[in-house]
Amino acid sequence: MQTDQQAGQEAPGNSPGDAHLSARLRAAGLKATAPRIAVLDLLQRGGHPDAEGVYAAVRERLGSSSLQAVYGVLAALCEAGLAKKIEPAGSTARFEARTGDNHHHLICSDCGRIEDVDCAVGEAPCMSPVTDHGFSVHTAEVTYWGICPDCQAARTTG
Amino acid sequence: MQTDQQAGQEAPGNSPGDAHLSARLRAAGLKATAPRIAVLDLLQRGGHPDAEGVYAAVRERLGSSSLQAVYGVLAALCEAGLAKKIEPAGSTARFEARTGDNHHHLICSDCGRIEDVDCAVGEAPCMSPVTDHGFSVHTAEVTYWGICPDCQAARTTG
DNA sequence: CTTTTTGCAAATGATTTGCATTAAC
DNA sequence: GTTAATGCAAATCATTTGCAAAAAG
Repeated sequence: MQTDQQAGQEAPGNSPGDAHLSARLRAAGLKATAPRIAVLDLLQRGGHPDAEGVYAAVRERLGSSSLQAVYGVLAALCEAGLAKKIEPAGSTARFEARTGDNHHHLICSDCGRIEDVDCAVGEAPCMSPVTDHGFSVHTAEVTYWGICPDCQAARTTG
Repeated sequence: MQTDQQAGQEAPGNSPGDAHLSARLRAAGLKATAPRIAVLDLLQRGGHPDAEGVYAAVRERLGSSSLQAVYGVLAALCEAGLAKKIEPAGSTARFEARTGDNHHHLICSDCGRIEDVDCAVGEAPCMSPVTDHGFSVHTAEVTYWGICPDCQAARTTG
């Protein structure tokens, strides 16, 4: 049997810096698998990729995977609270790693680009609706729609 | 040729009070057809039905129709500014007739029930994001998620 | 009479599900 | 060794598209 490198061994395709990610996964009650580490690492870098985009990145990093597996990984991460699903009207679901803080999104109506935006007011801004209709409100989600700089330029130019 | 009732004749299944709706449709540049009148009338009554719900109502009123036609009617009404499409995360698209006023929505996480909510602050509340990332923002959409009274009761009881 | 709409069938595309194989613990 | 996760194929579901027949203006 091979005894070298038995401690802290990482799944193939992943780097030693991923030990931290493995720990986070285990802490969340999830097994630290290569696809999960790859997805979590990608999301940690910021951005708001969709399943297809995550799949592309995972595939590039690990060599192989499947889109369905990526959906599974994303669902697991979301359920564990390590990722959050964003579902902008009229486009595919996007995913992000920033959870816990109640931040909002600025989305380009043209290209779908998403940027994070902190709450306008210090604390949750529109957190309490004028009328609550008897609902017990647990979340307030603000989505700003606009045209990103690139698309503005494209409009002027084109 | 039949000369009786030539003026203001309504499509079958619709009532005389629909003259107003026909006028609104024509004013918006749309032909006043029975399915459109039925859909517009339903939406005018308030509520936030999905395509399936609209289809059921149209079918009950006109006797026949098709779900695809309803999708077409809804698309036409939205494009003409007579209706608005709401796409809550994790559920099918809903439609409403209240357009123009920048109101928001309160959605039940359990049953999907939707209530209208006016802007928290007088004018558009969270209209200007803290950081606009160079975007030209044209819309701010606020969605409050909560549990409606009925579902709260169901939770306590169940 | 000309153009738009309807109604139907078939297509699309994102996401989910079922199951045997494989990897984590 | 057990249990959970992956990878693949097939299924699902809301929504869109293409086209001939029907209705509106």
